[in-house]
Amino acid sequence: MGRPAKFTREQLQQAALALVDADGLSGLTMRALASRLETGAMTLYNYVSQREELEMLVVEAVLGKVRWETDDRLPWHDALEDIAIALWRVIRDHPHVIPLILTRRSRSPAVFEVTEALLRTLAHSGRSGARLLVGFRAVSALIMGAAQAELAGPLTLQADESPDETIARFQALPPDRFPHLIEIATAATASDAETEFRASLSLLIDGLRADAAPLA
Amino acid sequence: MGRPAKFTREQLQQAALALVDADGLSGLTMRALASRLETGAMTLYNYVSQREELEMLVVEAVLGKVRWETDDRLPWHDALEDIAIALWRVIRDHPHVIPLILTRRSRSPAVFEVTEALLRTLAHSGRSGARLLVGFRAVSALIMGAAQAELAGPLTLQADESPDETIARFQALPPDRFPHLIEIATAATASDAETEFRASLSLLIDGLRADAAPLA
DNA sequence: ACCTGAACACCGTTCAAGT
DNA sequence: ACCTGAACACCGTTCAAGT
Repeated sequence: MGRPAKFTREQLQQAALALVDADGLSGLTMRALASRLETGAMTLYNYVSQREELEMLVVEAVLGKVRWETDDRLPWHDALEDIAIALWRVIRDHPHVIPLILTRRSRSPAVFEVTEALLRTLAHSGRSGARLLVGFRAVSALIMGAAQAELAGPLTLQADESPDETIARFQALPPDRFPHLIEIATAATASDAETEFRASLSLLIDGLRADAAPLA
Repeated sequence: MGRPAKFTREQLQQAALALVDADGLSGLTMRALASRLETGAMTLYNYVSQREELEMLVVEAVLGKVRWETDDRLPWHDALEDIAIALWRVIRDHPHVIPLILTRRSRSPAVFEVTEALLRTLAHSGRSGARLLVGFRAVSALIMGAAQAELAGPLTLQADESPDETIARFQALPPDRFPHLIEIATAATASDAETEFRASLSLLIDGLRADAAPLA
């Protein structure tokens, strides 16, 4: 038998998330994580086979934080809204991780469990099979797409820019060619991301309700 | 006056997109692009200031391919559907670029124009201001989220995996804990991405129609 | 079994020198 | 103005040797 392990995978996971939250995604290097754990870079390869595996761990650490109610007395659409907003909030709490959440596949039990909870709730609308699949596609696309907009949408303010500068940038566009773009850029300054997400989600849920089986 | 430029920004843009389409995202390095253009790596810095600018060019090259009808006799919801599907198809035609589309901001005139077209169509539903903003948020999130699912969703098949293996992987899950996950994984094999996207989009559009002003 | 330093094969980018 | 090689400061990862 060998010597006892110096770390656990969970320790790497937590340290990696802390590193990304603090220093951004570019701060997550094998060497930086190793030095945070006060060891050599090569030691990490006893726990993960590649840097990409580290990135999966970070994604799973974030998505694993989602908590939701499981109150079956709630109407399905209210329960669905709760899970979707819980997911969105957790993602938004870790803005530096968003690129990884969007691009890395995650397959941890925790992620499967939120997914199943969301599906279960959606199934209470009377959906199954292909219709359940489509409902799931729509809801999860809306959540992920909202996270994407947070990161790199047209209305997102740049790193080097104040909100006033963002709106000024849009108002500098030719108003005859981009009237609606200017209009929503203005509207965006009087709004906030969660309000907008909730309202978008409501639109989709209205569509889901209209198409639900009679039992809903 | 100096010597004439050896390339144009457009040439870099096209070469970069071709490189990514052919070799994947990891194939896009300053050195690889330079060698494709038969020049030294440093020459590229006469056209872009950073590698990231190259990535923006690639995103804009893809999104600039979107073409849409501008037939004002179409009902707004049909026109909206056309633009959304055109966008989705263009993104899907360049799967290797999806991570960049999700994570890089694009501000080219071409991207502004699709956005304005989408907004204009949505405005025909009677929306303006904050309601127009929310409608836009919802539609673009759905498109971007669908692209994300294509890249790294739970049902996406891995690089090293056949469709049969994907479904087998889900069917190996404990059926008492993940019944709905298993159900949609099965449904997904009998479906295809465009059908699912169109159906998700219809759900959202139904929600938008229900909430539209009377003039729609 | 797990740990780890040295070394290798890459990167993006700065610098300085060219025309 | 634009071009470009050399060099620098990073990376992730292989290898080989340790306990």
